[in-house]
Amino acid sequence: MSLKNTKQRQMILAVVMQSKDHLTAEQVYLKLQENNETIGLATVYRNLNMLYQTHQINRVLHQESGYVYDGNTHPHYHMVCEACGRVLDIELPYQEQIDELAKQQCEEEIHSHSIVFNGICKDCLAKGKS
Amino acid sequence: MSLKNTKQRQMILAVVMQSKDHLTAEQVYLKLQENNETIGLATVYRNLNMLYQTHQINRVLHQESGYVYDGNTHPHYHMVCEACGRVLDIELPYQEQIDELAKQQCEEEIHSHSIVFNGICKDCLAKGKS
DNA sequence: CTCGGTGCAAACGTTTTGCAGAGCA
DNA sequence: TGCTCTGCAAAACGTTTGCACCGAG
Repeated sequence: MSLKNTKQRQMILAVVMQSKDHLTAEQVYLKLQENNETIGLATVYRNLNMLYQTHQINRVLHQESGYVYDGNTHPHYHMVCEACGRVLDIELPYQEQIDELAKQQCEEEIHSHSIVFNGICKDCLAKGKS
Repeated sequence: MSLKNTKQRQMILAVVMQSKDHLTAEQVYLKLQENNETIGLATVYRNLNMLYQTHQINRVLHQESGYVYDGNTHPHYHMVCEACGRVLDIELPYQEQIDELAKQQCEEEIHSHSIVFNGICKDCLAKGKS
């Protein structure tokens, strides 16, 4: 089950790593087409799944767009802009005390948490969409 | 645009409010069928959307099942069981200081946040699935 | 040469929509 | 009576899968 280092996989990983935004599978596919790469949409999905499962990229479930992918793999939180729908990274250290609080109040076993902030992003603020 | 108080809407709201679990639209539809109600699946979707938008019910996006609906509308957090996939309520007070932390570190406007915990629920712990 | 990867198209599950008829206000 | 809501079926959407061929190791 040794993984092969195909050109397509390299290109897909490169697109996710280089983008400052969080991209959907479709957006990754379109960026590859812009670069004159002919990669099937199914291949994009298969590789994004694989890269996620091997922890090479990060993934966030987004209310409107389905999954969005993130080249930033170190622990951090996310924010969704209520005006444009964009997903941004929030570079806050992992808040362990939240897991402690949850453990104290429930009978379940808590392993981790994720936080999604809602608000208005810098760009939309500048456009006066608040 | 005044809303009408139909029998179907009452039944759908009642099912969500009475359930201790978080139900998908499909599950709400099936519960209604068990009660010998003949309500179309599209009607269930339309009403769940409407009840959510008017803040009469709560909604969580779930990795495996799509949207799940929650009769508990007061602010609280959720946990997803890594073994059975179930969504549970975590009755922790709203952690305002997390919004403050985020505001200090980014240039965006933060309105609120939601937290999803990952772990193993009581029932699965009892079954030794940890 | 072998076995994983690719591209395409078809299938999938969930959610939305178009439309004619039903029923609340 | 108005206009919203309903039920059905069809469409839409993002994602996955089957299959034959391709190509990296």
